[in-house]
Amino acid sequence: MPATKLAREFYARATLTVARELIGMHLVHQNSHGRQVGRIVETEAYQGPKDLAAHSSRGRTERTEVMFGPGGFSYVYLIYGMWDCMNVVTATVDVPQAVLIRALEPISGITRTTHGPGLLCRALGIDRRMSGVDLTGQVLWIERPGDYRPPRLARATRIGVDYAGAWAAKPWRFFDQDSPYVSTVSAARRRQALAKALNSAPPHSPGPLPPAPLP
DNA sequence: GGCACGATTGCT
DNA sequence: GCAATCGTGCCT
Repeated sequence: MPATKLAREFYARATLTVARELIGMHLVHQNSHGRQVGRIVETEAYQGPKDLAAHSSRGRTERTEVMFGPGGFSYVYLIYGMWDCMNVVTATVDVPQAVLIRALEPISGITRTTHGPGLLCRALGIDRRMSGVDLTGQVLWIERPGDYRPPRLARATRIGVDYAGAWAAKPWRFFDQDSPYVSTVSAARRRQALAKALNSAPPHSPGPLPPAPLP
């Protein structure tokens, strides 16, 4: 079964549904350097404007404008002056909601770590110049892989939103509970899981290098 | 024009 | 535990 690029209709739905169903899909960046592909293993839903953790809760600005448009576009912003983070806009016009892509499992063309929202953007060369890109186009998109299997899902509270009062308690983070690439998994556990996945030697002897070297 | 702060990461 | 580092939003 061939991979299928997700269409506008996929994104134009309830944000929690999109956040959940994105787990296991492949994020693809196509440019002059070739094609980079990662499997989405962790997401967070941001349900503005009521959700005080969502950027769109503080009104419509030049930066957040794309979230007020139709679903299926990218929203990329800079955090802490250093890191770009990529979201997919969900729902419909005037419903400013989005899903943050928090972690990827490297599939192909990826040479840096992807177990965090800033890291995955660095690894795939995504920055805020790519905010507003149509995800049904030819540069940046998400597809259902030919070998897609529904992952075992877990959910938890979102990371880094303690300031958002009651909204911080919402279990709006979704992740593949079997993936060692989820952002909150420790580096040690990630290495351990990788070694096991690669069917390699016991913990204290050197095994083959993982596809994406870890720090 | 100034200023406080953050949907993070990496090193101690 | 905490520094790095700067755009954004909001104030004057």
